[in-house]
Order: sequence, then C-alpha cells, then structure tokens
Amino acid sequence: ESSSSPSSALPDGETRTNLIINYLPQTLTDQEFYKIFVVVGPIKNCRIMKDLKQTGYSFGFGFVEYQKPEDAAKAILQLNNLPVQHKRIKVSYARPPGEDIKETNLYIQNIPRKETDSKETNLYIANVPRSYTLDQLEELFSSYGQIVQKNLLKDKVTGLPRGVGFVRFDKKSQAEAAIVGMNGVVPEGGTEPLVVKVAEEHGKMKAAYYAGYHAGLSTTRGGGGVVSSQVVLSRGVEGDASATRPHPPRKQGGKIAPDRTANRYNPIGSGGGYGGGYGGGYGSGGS
DNA sequence: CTTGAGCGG
Repeated sequence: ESSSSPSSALPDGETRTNLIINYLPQTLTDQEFYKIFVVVGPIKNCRIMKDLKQTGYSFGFGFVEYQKPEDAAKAILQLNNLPVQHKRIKVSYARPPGEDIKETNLYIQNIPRKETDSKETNLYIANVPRSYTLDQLEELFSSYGQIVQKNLLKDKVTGLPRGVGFVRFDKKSQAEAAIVGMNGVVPEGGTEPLVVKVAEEHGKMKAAYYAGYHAGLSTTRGGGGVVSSQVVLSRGVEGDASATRPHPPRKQGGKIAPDRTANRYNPIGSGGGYGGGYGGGYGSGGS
C-alpha cells in the first residue's frame, strides 16, 4: 500500500510551523485552545476560526503557529488525537499558502495551480441505500479520491438510515469527479439513482445555539467576516500529483437522472460592512 | 428530511 499521510507528514525535509487543528469542541475557548498547545513550545500565533459575521460560533477548527518547526512537529506527535471535552482534536500541518514548484530533476508544466482547493469538497448524497454502512458509502466514492470525512444521517427518533450521507474529499477536483461519476447512478443494492451534489452549509446557527452563543442576534446585523489575522512564514513545495485512479463503478440500467449540480445557494444572508471586530490572538508568550 | 466542522490571514 502506498499510504502517504497528506497533512501528517511533510514532503521531504521541509519544515513548517503552522498547524491546523480540527474537531475542536464548540465550547472550547481561545484561552483553553492556547493552553493546550503552548505546553509544547512558544506560539507565535493561534486562533479558533469563528463566524463573527453573525453568531460568533466556532467553526470547530483553528490554527496554531509555533515559533519553531520542531515544536510544530512535536505538537502533532503529542497532541494529535488528544481528548478535549467530548472530542478528539486532530493536529496536522496546515497547507502552505503559496505554492513554490521547485524543479529539481523534472520539468513540470501545466500543473493545476490551486489543486489544493479547499472549498466545495463536501458532497451531499441522497438516495443512499438504507442498507449501506459508512464503509460502503466510502467505498462507493473512494475511487474518486481521498475521502477525508464521511457521514450517514439517521432518523432522529428511530435511528434508521435516512438514505442521506456526506462525503468530503481532500480536493475539489475529486469531488467534482465524484459528482459527474456518481450522480444519477443507481448503486448496487439500491433502487433509486443517487443524488450527488455539493453540500450546503446548514447547522451553523444550530451549532452556535447549542454552544450558547444565542445572546441576542436574531435581528442583529453586524457582519464583518470571519475572524482573522495571523502571520505566516511557511512556504514550501507541494508537488501533489495524486492519482485519480479510474475505478468507476458501473452505471446501471442506463437510468441516469438529469442533474442540477449548480444549485448552490448561501442560506446565510451576506451581511454588509464590518461590525464588532475584536481580535484576541494569542502568542508572543515568552518562556 | 443537507451533518458536523479539513485550511484563514
């Protein structure tokens, strides 16, 4: 097997100081966040990403930039999978902002520049056969790329499968290929053609609500965008030529449903101007 | 019958 951990390990001898932390509990505060990671070494900057536009709720991930690369590496080893409240956080290298292709031995041309695209990698899948397991769902889509996250919805009361699931790919191109390849396909063990489209983003307000952010924002309009500001000094190589190996499942019955894959809308009203913007970056904590 | 949260600044 050729398992290359995408974000757990660095390509070659590259060093990075910037980490992305996933699966943060909604209730985790910036202070707690900082305290978890500062034990490894001095932090240059860290931040939990939040939707300050409306609710201020945590997106459930954040960034930690160490001053020293060895501390970043240490943090991955020591803090990845660390139980925090009801979750286990994931600590991995953040993607470098820019892409410097160093041609060492090879001439590389026409490399898609932003293949590391991060948005719209999450797919909504309906008409999943009720008998399917998570693994089967993954298997159904695994030929299109690395699946980084998956989920199958169950009925709240009965616990029975709803025939709706989600699959998140590492790259947008993989998700696009999966839509083209799987939308309208009747999977084995199923009777209806799958509906595969880019997932929308609901549940954010709900998450905020449960997190206790519902102070008084029903009519409040203070859009300003997502919290931000942090320094970056990592730049590196990422000659990702990951395989999109062909292993397309067969389409059955020739019964391909017409797809409307361009149905995305943003349920969250886009606010206007800037509102309350408080920073709150941690770091610069000397020894 | 679109979840929980995998990439900003």
